[in-house]
Amino acid sequence: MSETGSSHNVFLEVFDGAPSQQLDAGEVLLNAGAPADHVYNIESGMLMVSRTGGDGRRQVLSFLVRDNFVGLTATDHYFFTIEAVTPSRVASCSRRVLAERLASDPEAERTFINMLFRVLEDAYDLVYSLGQRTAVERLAVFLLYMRHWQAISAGLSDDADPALNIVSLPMSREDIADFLGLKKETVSRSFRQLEERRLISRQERNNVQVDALEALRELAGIWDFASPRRLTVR
Amino acid sequence: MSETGSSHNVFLEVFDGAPSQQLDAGEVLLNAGAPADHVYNIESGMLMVSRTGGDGRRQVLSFLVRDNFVGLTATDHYFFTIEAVTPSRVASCSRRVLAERLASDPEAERTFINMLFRVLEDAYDLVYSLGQRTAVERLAVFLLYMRHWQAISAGLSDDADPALNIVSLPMSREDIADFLGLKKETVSRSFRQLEERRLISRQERNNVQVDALEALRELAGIWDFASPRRLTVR
DNA sequence: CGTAGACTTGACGCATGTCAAAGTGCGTGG
DNA sequence: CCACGCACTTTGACATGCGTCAAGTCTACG
Repeated sequence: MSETGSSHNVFLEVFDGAPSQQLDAGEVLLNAGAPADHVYNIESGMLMVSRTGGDGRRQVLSFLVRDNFVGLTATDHYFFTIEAVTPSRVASCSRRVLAERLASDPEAERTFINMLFRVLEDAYDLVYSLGQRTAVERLAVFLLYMRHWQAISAGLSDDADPALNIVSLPMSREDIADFLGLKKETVSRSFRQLEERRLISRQERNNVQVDALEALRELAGIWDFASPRRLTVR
Repeated sequence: MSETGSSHNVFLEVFDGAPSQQLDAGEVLLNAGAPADHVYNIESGMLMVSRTGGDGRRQVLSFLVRDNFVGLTATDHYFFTIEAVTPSRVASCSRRVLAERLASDPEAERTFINMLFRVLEDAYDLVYSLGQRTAVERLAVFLLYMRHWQAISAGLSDDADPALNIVSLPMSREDIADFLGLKKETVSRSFRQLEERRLISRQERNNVQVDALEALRELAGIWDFASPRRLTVR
């Protein structure tokens, strides 16, 4: 339940030899309301899952990177939209094939259930942020969250490596805002506030350098992300 | 995926003959941080699941009634606290027993996975509310949500029955506030606003009558709750 | 260079939070 | 049975954080 190493993910074998497709930045993988017939595994890039209300308000539910599963639902139709943030590659697998695999392989099923729990814990983290934290705090949590993902992608332990302190943010300010329940202007101002407090410094638009990791964690109220968000087993 | 009738829930059979305990209103069933060794099924009453930050800010994650499962996590320790809102009765089952049951009964496992998906969808509903809706809208959604639960508890179809329009709210204003990401004063004012707009009227402290269901749905942006939150199969 | 889109900054307004006081219901003990 | 006290809720006056709207700046790309 806590390895971040190079172990193989049994249950992802459903994607072995599965067809994969390339997505351009901004390209939509699937739209809310479409029949939910496939699930996907991210091979590279970053995807964004979001939900838009009848009046156009949009809530981003998650940003996902390599080795994450997307398109999961028990409903007949997707209730979210998935689009690529950066150019991405995803492997697809029909729900039927996944269901058969889960039915026939108890270990795969256990891994699947564990993954669902992690997704659920992520959702509750977001609930806590949106319900209880201020704008700057939410941004601090978000930066740590992105940094954490980068660490896992790079196969590095979460801490200490200075290379991890350059956090890349490929999504737009508006995407961040819609994830954090804020407006893009507030996101901008919160970045500046973190900069003025000397917790971060900005280099390019889509890069932030973390200058004071401990202080950032203090502000966010987070010292470690409990579970690896990667789908590994054993 | 949409029956609300009296069908039997296969997977709850793990609780057949399981020991059950009575909880007083306000009594804590389990605390965040304790070893996560049991899961529970609610037989009667209402429980509240919450998460409290190091600085005391509390986010209520859900209110749950009869036939709901609580205490589920993949982590070794609970990361939430569960307490009784009203006097309640819960049946308990060790995680080991549940795991064995799931391992040996594919249908139970499928039902379990479906239930996890519903919990996840609920969490995302809450994310949308907290991130995108105003105070009054959140309260409107909350009232519809409570009404929906009552309907299911009573075995009635969601709509039309006038008895359903008396919505009972056994939790405190502060509990509602912590669920909706607001302060209790704001909850009070939002109730008054709904009353002034003639969408509801208040009788006792813990009861609200819905006078204009359609208008309330319009305000909330919700016309039906997609999935029954009850753990039924078939 | 020049234009377009994304981001930042500033001035201002409003929704929600904060703090304090008054109202309401309820249980306890006289 | 009444009176008191306590906890919860409501209401009011005021503060503030975030949203809105509108300039302004930056960068990429033609």
